[in-house]
Amino acid sequence: MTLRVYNTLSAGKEEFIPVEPGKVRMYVCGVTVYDHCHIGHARANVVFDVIYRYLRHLDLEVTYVRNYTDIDDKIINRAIKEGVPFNEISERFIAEFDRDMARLGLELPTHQPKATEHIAEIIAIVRTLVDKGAAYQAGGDVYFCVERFDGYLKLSGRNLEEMQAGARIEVDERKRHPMDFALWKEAKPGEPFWDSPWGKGRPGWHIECSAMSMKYLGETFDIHGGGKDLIFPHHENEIAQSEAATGRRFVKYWLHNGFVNINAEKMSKSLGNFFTIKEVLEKYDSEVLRFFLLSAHYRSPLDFSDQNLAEAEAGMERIYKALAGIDEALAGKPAPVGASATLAEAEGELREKGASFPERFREAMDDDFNTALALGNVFDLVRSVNRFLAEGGGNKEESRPLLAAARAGIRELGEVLGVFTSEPAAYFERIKGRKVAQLTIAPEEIERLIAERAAARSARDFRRGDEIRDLLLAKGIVLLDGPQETTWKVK
RNA sequence: GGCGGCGUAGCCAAGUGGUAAGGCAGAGGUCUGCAAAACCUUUAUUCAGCGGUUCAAAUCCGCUCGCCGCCUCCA
Repeated sequence: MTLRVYNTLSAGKEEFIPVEPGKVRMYVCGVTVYDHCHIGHARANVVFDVIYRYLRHLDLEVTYVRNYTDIDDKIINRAIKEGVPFNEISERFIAEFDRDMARLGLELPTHQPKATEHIAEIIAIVRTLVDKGAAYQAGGDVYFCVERFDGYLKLSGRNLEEMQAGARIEVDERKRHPMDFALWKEAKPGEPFWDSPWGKGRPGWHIECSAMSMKYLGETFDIHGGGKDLIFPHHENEIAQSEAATGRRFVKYWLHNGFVNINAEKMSKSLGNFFTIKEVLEKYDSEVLRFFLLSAHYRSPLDFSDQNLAEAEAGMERIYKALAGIDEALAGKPAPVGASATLAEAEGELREKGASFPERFREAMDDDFNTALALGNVFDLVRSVNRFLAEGGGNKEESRPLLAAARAGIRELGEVLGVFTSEPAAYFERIKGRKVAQLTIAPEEIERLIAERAAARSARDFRRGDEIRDLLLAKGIVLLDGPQETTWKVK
């Protein structure tokens, strides 16, 4: 099976064939650094991080570029509001972005260029477009002439007439065509600026991505990604200006991720219905958030809610418990035996599931990065593992390769998706620690009560024992009676 | 108004022609002094509705209803 990807340009899945065999060049639109990132940004970045990892997993040599838009109206507006230079705003939020992405466990892209560090390249492209007659100067601005580019709107599947009919903004009368867009914007008094052949100004929004992507990846590259909301106008305009400048195909595969919704509505700054990554990570583990974001196909909408995150956490717990069980069995820890079905049957099932798992993982990922299916397969394998362990299979020396194979399969998947990468014990500690912080009872008090209960139980005073358990349960503590000792967890 | 997408069990979700993965929640059982966890069984004759094509449709076509997105900055 070969990798197939959904290409927005053709509106269908296509076999992925890199421009240069064995190598992949991909560019993903980063963020405009004027505020904290929300879960929608988290999704886009996690999704492309997984795509990046999977392509490398396929032994492709990947060059991954993700930019920072560090000059634009919103940054300038915030700078004016705070009375600071614009770059103080952009630098602050670049640092915030980097921190968020690191916490989400993202790999670093090969290059992370900033628009302001590529002004010369931007000016060069704009000059080329003007020279070719695809752009024109109007005062201190330079506009791209959409009528001079035949393929305009080929990505979003619209046409110019319809767009004008639905236009909701006032048209600048200096534009030759209402849809013409700015490549270069004249600086207003007090705004940051760079010198250019057209006077002091700054780049328009779209041109920076053309300049940076082509600088690091060449005039034609494989993958260009971003959120669905970038299809029009951003990516459409990138295609127009890039292809008009080079005369070549700009991008082979356009990939777009779906939105994160709140109550079925798009999470966005303008609607104000967003949660920042920072806020969510205060309540949930970053691995849980990643798992949640990958639990639906990347092109589908994903509804963000407390219940959905809690379910993701419950699912993660199930998987980590199974991993812990495997590790204990492999370490030779004897497991209790107690079963209804036969061990041989469970062993056969585990052998089959474990053997087919890597292949099923590849098939899922090869089908347009179907992480939801891949994670479903993990649960399937986990059930076989649990069953096998529950039947006492972990006690058999000769059955260890089966468990090791399952462990290896999940580890392989985990490395690509960036989940299940912790030691199970470390994961449970993290989750517990986070919850303990919210308790109204001190851990020392819990331990004291557990000791009292142990004494009561050994005296067969179950009544007092149950009393203590109920008391702790009321405070959100669940007691787990093991063969040797009683441990606890937060409900 | 134009263009596009979605509607699968109580909830989340995979499945784009071959007879409904998986998770969460729920119910019953095994285990346990009682619990928890784990395991077993169980929960959609059916995929928004109505027609059509086909030996066969959740999957293709048409219509209807509902929801959402883009058309303005947006991941």
